[in-house]
Amino acid sequence: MLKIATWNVNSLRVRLPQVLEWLQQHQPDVLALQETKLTDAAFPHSAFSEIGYHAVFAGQKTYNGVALLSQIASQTTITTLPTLADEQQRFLAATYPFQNKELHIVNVYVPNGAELGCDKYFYKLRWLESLHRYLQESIQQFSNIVVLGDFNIAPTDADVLNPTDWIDSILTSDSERQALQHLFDLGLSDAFRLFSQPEHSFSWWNYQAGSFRRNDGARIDLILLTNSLKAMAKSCYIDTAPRRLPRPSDHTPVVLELQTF
DNA sequence: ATGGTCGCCATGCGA
Repeated sequence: MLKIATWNVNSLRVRLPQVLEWLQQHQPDVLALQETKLTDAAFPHSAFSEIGYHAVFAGQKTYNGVALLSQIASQTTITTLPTLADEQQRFLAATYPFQNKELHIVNVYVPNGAELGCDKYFYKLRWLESLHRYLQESIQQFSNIVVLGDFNIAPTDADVLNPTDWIDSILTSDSERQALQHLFDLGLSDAFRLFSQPEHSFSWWNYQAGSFRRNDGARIDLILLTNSLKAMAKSCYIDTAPRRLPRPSDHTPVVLELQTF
C-alpha cells in the first residue's frame, strides 16, 4: 500500500509540531505541503529527517512555498513551473522510485485569485494554463502521475455547502472550473470522487464566522490521478482531525491509498 | 448588510 497525502499548513513554522505528529501517526509515503511561508534557508529539514522523512522544498519569505516529504528519497525534482515565468513558489515536482516503477508527483499551490476579474484572478487562470502545458508534456514522459495540492477550486456544486452562496464567486466560477476540467481532459481523475463519500465533505473552512463549526467549507484540496493509477486507487479520504486542534491550519489533510504496483 | 480570523511582520496584505 502506498499512502500519499496533501495538506495546506498555512505556515510550517506554526504548524511544524502538528505536521510531525501527523506524519508519525499516519506514516504516509509522501506528504505534499503548501503555504509553508518559509525561505529554503529556514526549512526545518532536520526535524523531518529525525523521524525518517526526506524533504524537498521550494519556498520564499512570507508567502506561498511548497514541500514534499517522503520516506524514500526523490530521484529528480523541479522547483518551478517550466512553462511560466513566476516569482511565486507554487510548484514542486519530484519523481520517486516505487517497486522499480517511476511515480511522478506534482505538488501545486494554485493562486487563490482573490475575486473575479481582478489581476490575481487572471494570474490564477494563466497559472492553470501553464500547469496544463506542463502536464501535457509530463504525460508523454511518465505513465504514473499524481497531481495534488491546494487547487483553490471547488470542482462542482457538491463541493460547497450551499451553492447559492457561491454564484459568481472565487473558487467556483465557470472559468476556474473550465480550467480544472481542461486538466481532467488530459486523462486525470479526481481521486476523491472515485469512491462514495459523505455529503458535505470539505478540506478547507474559513477561519472567520465559525465556518468550521457550521461545516461551511469547500473541497478545494485535490488529488488527481492518471488512468494507470486510477485502477490502483483503494481509498481517498479527508482527515478532519487536525482542523479540530488548537491553532489549526484553515485546511486539513486529504489522503490517497494506492494498491502497490 | 457588514464584519467576522489568521499569519506575516510591524502595516496592511493575502487568504
